[in-house]
Order: sequence, then C-alpha cells, then structure tokens
Amino acid sequence: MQTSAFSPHDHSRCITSAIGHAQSLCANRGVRLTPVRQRVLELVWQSHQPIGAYELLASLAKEGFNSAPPTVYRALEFLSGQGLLHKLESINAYVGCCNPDTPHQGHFLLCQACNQAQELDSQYINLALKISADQHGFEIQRHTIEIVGTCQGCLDQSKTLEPAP
Amino acid sequence: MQTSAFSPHDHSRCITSAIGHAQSLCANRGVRLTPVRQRVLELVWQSHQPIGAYELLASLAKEGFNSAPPTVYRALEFLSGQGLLHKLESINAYVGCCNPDTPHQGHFLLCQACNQAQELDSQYINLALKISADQHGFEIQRHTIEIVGTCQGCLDQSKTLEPAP
DNA sequence: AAATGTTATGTTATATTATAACAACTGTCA
DNA sequence: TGACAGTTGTTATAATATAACATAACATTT
Repeated sequence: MQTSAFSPHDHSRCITSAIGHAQSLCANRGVRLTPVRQRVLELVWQSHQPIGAYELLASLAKEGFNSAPPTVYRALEFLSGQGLLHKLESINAYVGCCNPDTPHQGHFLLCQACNQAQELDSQYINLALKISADQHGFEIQRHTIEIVGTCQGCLDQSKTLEPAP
Repeated sequence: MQTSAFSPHDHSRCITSAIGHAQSLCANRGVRLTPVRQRVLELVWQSHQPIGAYELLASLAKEGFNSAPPTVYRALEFLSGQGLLHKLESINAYVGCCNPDTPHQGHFLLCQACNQAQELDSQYINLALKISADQHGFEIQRHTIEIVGTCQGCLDQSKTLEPAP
C-alpha cells in the first residue's frame, strides 16, 4: 500500500523529512532557505489540509515574524519556484510537494469531506493531456489538474454511518 | 477541420447561436434568462478571451445596468449553474460553454500568447482521471482541468517571426 | 575591513476577486 | 388579492494578491 495523505500516518515524520529534504535541495541549488521561508514550508506541512496565505500569515504573526502580506506571498513564491509546494488554484490554498527534485505540476485529489489533498503524478493523465494538446497543435507549458470528490476513507465512513441510502 | 476558438471565424454567429440556444434551453428548463443574465452571457461570448467579473461589471455599468458586484456574480452563478459558461479557476475568468445541454466541466487549453481559451471534452482525459481516481478509491464529483501553453496559431506566428531560434 | 552589487526583507498602500446581509421589487398562481 | 418564490437593489465587508519603494543582510572583490 502506498503512502497517501488520506491514510492515517505519523505526520510529524512527513514534516521533518520534507524540511530536511528542502534544506539539502536548497543548499545544492545555491538558494537560501531563510527562516521565514523554512517556517512557511513547515506550517504548510504541519497543516493536514491545504492552507491559505492569510492563515499562514496569522501563524507567522503569532510567532513574531513580520506579518504583512508580501512576506508570506514572497515565501510562497520562492517555495513554489523551487518546487517545494504547489498552489491549488480552485481553492486558493497551498500544499507541500513530496517530490521537489524533479519539476512538475502534479495532479490533485481534493476531498470535500475531510478537506485533505493527495498529489498524484499519473502517467495516464500526463499522456491524455499530451494527446489532447497534440490534436490541437497546442504546446503545453503548465497545467492545473484538480479533482474534487470524496476520498476512500470518507466514503467508507459515510457507508458505515448510513448503511441504507 | 473542427471549429476552434483559436481559429479565425465569424464570431458574431457564435454569439447569436449561443444566445438563441440559451434562450430555448432556459425556456425548456423553466428558468428565467432575465435581461441582466442574458446580457452577461452575451458579453462573455462577445469577448474573444476569457473575461473577468469586474470587466463584465464595467460593461454593464456603461449600459445602465446595476453595477454592484453581486449583480454580476449572481448572473455568473446562474449561468454557470445552467452550464452556460465555465469559470477558469487559474485565471479567475469566465468563458461561454458550447455544449450546455449535457452537464460537464470540460477541459481547457489556455494560450498565454493570444489569451484565448479552447474548451475540450476529451474522453482520453476523462478516462485518465477516472483511472487515477479509482486507483485511490476516490469518487469524483467535479474537476478543474486547465492546460496553459501556446496554441497552434501563435506557434506558427512565432516561427515566422523568428526563423532561427 | 571597506566598497560594491545582489538578494532578501520591511513597510505602506492599494488592487483584485468575491460574498454577507437585508430590503425592495416582480411574477405566478391559488 | 394575497401569499409565496424568485430576483434584484444596496451597503458593507471579506478574502486574496500585488505595486512600489525603502532598508537590511549577505557575498564578493579589493
């Protein structure tokens, strides 16, 4: 069984591992994971759900960081540019990326029941996008693929609670 | 060659046809395509590019319609609910839907050069989304599929202008 | 260490996108 | 006609994001 955001797991390990990964990645690339950037990345990972810019800002404010909007948007821009997180356009929220080494945009499953997001990088989807674009002579630069629905755990739970629909 | 938003065409026919279609569709469904709703739909279709809510609002204001934000957002909500237009989440803009009879969400090619949008409803993409969701036991309710890049016309043009890259 | 250029952050203001809440109007049909 | 549902008007405000310019921190070369 592969790891999934929707499944129960020791999330503190996710955070530690993601931050460690980000630190070495930034070191290798010669870019600076400054305190505010690292803290924003931690906050994004700490949240079990995609998190909005102003919620991040509120957390930063409580911790004594500068808390004007540009602070968080700059951090998000940096982290996003390094592939360390993704923005979910349909809900204006941000999630950590599990695989920041190779640039990609990912595909997302968003559960409307538990508000969690699962990143995929499906070759089926990539191929389907490529075929569709090719049919129109269209050259892909980036994409936004967000699938909203109900995750397995929430489906199971609703079946248990309401056995006869 | 199939009709494409990216290709030159008599766009006034698109508008007339879309409005006529919307009128009969609303009549059949017993919902009201009121003046402001119809005008918003016309404005969306008149624009060769996806258009934002506040740009629509400015046009309505010039024409003597009420011009507070709720006016246009209500119209957009109605039209979207009837499948007469789609919102492009990655650019907060709206485009007319060519096929409002069957509820769907569509897939979009967005050209960053000419800012035009082409709606697709690719069975490849639908299947790929279904497969990916099924693999995770995820039940799809809706989706946002937006592909940004360069359309064929703009690619051709850039090749003509810069033959040696 | 001083001078310099670059990157990052602080700060103020404002732009852009969207919704809440409640009042007033309009059409329909019993 | 009066009661209801749906629609629109109106005011205010929420939520998201960026522009513009000043200052500070860091790195590099002298």
